[in-house]
Amino acid sequence: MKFEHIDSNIIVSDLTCFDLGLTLDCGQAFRWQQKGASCWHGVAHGRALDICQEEGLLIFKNTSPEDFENVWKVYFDLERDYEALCRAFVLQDAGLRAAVEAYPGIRLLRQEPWEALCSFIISQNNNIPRIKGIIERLCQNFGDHLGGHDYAFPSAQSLAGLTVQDLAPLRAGFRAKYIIDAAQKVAGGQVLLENLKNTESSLARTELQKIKGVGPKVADCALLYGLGHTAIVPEDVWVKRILAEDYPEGFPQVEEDARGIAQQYLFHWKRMGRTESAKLKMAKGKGQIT
DNA sequence: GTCCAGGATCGGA
DNA sequence: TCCGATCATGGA
Repeated sequence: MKFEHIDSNIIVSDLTCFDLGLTLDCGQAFRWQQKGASCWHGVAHGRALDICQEEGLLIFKNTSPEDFENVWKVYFDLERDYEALCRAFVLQDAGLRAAVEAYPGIRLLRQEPWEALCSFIISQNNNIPRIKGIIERLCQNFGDHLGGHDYAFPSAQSLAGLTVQDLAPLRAGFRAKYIIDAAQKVAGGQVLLENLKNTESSLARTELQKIKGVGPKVADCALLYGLGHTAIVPEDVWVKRILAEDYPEGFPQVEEDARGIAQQYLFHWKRMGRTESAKLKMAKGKGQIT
């Protein structure tokens, strides 16, 4: 990976196997908005970012070399060799081959532990557009204002003193009490998120499940997306469908630490397949397609 | 109006 | 231990 600093932009070249839009909109992160054909705007680690992908270049706008090095290079997982990873996926399994060929360039974002945990608590029995709305209202109501329309994700400390009534504007439903319990246990030190990065996965999962509203699936999402446990495959409704319909013998054999990344490819592939066939069905029902 | 959503909890068998 | 009802809200 090569990058250079021009004006206030960081331009990354020589980057293969990276699709910005797929990575930001494949159901792993909920705070990125598309701006135009190839640009996105979002907030992570308390920093707003505009980022574009054009002609093989990745352009980080209005950021500093320090933030690029310390924050964004890690967040976008730029130093992992996805080319080798995807090459292996394609050789190892027919389903993964189809997924990688249909949607190449998905990367696993390395999100902040608390944001990932909180986001996937909100995700339970919920749909992605509505998850995004609740998280946006959470940030607008309780996150630090960063200027413009941007708000940081609120810290566990800042939420720990709130009540279910305080969270009413989020319209999060039964999940509000879970958000508060998570904030209290994280802020109070009963669950030490940072330590769980280096804790064996099943032990870390048990720790996370001390929080009300955190079961195996939400715990696994926190591990995979926020705590760097890339071997974890969270079993949501889509992964259950994948296993039932495509892998009755079990999840495909890939390198241990790549299982969670393989999951992200299969998840998106399955979800898009179902969405497309549903759209087609709708169109046929309305007589738009014969 | 109905079904369902990147599930977890609770009570009863 | 297992199973079904229930949870709040709104997208499709």
